[in-house]
Amino acid sequence: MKHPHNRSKVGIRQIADSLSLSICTVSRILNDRMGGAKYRAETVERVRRAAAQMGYRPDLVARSLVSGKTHALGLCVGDIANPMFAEFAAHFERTAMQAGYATFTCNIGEDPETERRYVDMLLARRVDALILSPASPDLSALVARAQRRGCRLVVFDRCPAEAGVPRVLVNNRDAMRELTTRALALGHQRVGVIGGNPHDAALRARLEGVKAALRSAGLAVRHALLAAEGAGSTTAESGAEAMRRLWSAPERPTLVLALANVLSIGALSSARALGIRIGEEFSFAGFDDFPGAELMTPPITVVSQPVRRLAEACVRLACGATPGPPEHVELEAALRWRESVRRPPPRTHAGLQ
Amino acid sequence: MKHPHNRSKVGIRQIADSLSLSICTVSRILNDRMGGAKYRAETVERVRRAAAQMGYRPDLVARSLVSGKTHALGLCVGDIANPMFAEFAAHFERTAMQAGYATFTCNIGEDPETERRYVDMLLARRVDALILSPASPDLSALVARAQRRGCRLVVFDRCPAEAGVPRVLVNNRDAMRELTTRALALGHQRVGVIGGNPHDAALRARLEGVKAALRSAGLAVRHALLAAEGAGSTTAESGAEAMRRLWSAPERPTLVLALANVLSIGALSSARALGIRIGEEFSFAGFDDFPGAELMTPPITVVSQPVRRLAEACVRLACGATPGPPEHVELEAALRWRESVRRPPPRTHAGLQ
DNA sequence: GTGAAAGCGCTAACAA
DNA sequence: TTGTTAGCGCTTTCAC
Repeated sequence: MKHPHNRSKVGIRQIADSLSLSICTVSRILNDRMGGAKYRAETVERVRRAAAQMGYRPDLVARSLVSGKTHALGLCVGDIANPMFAEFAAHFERTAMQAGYATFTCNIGEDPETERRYVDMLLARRVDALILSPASPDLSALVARAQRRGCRLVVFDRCPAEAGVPRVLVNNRDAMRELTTRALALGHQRVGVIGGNPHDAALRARLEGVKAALRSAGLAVRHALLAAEGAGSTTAESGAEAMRRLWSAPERPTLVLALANVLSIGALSSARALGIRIGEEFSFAGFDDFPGAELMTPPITVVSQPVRRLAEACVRLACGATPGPPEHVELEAALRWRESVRRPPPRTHAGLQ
Repeated sequence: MKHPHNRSKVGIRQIADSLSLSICTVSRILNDRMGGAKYRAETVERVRRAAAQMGYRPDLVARSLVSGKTHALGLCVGDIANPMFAEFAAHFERTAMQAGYATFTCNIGEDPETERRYVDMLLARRVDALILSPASPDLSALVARAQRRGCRLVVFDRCPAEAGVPRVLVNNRDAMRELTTRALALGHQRVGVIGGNPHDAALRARLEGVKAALRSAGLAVRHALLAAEGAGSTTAESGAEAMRRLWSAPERPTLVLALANVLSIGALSSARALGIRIGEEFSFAGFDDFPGAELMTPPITVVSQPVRRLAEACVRLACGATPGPPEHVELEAALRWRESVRRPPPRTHAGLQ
């Protein structure tokens, strides 16, 4: 009598009606989770068949309303167009999907106000967890709001240490220190650092690593370290500008370190524009790999984060069981030594300026 | 047993209670859309103040259930780790957010079955629209399902022409033809093409462009065109492999064209591994720009898509008003002529093999 | 001007 | 074994 391809939607109700059963029976059977009830195999079969035939799909919105869980995650990254974040997001999304979660991917930029708006939106949508690389240095307000809505929180990449919030990151300081130490061993005395947003905890840790290496090498930080502060924002333009400044300074660096990949890209494009030969006139290395780094002439030395494992850790902390206190994950970044760091050039044009 | 006052959640109900008003009054006032009702300015004020003070945020899940609209979009791209898609996704998400929509970003890969699962999930979540660069060559099943759920559909990038579905893409064929023509004018006679997934309509159109250019230049396609078919998938590995094959063939190409950026990256890394000098031993150009293309030695010539405008068009078609028949958008890709395409080398080692 | 009440599609506690 | 019923938090007729 009833035909499935009516224009009316097929819900649990339609199935129940067409079978003269109650919606509750249908719900329990289709969810395989009958609350202490055994249905006749025949009934089960009838329901299953009808559902399949009518092309029934549960309405996740309705389900969320009652269950209180959306099985959705809010991922907030600085900028998805950054290759590092893009790769992270890709792994994150796939892992989340495998665990049965959908992902809202959001681009925060570096503006705390934008971040606030996104977080509000995601909270209003009742995501089960919020995973973000925070733009604002102070998490407390964020934490409070998430907590109040019963939403889990995980921070990654740049993580102001905040009690109670699981962190996922790499050993920024140590990795950068290792890179610098190894470069310094080649004989560099003046190193230019290209930093970005000075409020970024990750960038700060990396800078600390550089300083530590300088000290270990017996160099005075205030003499050996040039232009530690960048133009203030972590963008390619800022990196380009910093590189230009470094090169027009009275004392040029023989080693330039960029603290993030977008800064590297900007710096390298400046270098090209200025006609400076990398590896010969100055050595260069950066934090975070990027596509094509290996294809440059010479290939660029970088510190590379285990992006995939970071992403997986985030998903796990966001969706997995939470036994004890908040768990922190710190993974090791790997040094990818390529050819852009060499001995400093002889100081033939020392007084050249 | 559910306790009504279980959680100290602030909902429309709590506000109403605390003010001894009805939830309906509160709802109407907070939504600024009172169905033909004028409330006392004082009441309005009281409600607004209470809402603000109690930190009320509407529950979007509940609202969606009744309104039937989620104000969420499902964006399915091949792979967000591809710089082109990453940039697209970034613009898309931002534009959507400005229009009041949240975005589920999904990585389909090139597997139709994965695509089906994602689409199902998004449909079950009742996204208002689905925007995808389809992996499956046949859209009809997809269209049918989306339609049945009252979900809008927009396809982009690789678009099998399907009646009734708005498309957003670039003039792949013409752009590739222009690039090839210009390169051919330099004197190339043997061009190697690195293709990817042969079912990808965009890649096919690009290949058509190459062929058209060859014909226009008076070259016989079957002699001048080498290895038109790639390894079958649009990946860097596949591009690398294709480059190796091209170079080990008896007749080497003097011009190599990659039909997608990941293929370019693969090809270039092969070239480097083989020690082939780009621009000197052979000319190279690719479709889709990528970060660092400009920084290579020499900088790589590419066809670049107006990614931002493509993304904006997708959002508009997905969320905007739909007056007449499905609208198609075709934008112009730009040729970024850099230095990797030059005159072919003199055939000194013509018989060298 | 304001409120009561009927759902949106689904789950689950409580009968029968 | 199966059904009844009460919500989830919000919007929206229609009545007062």
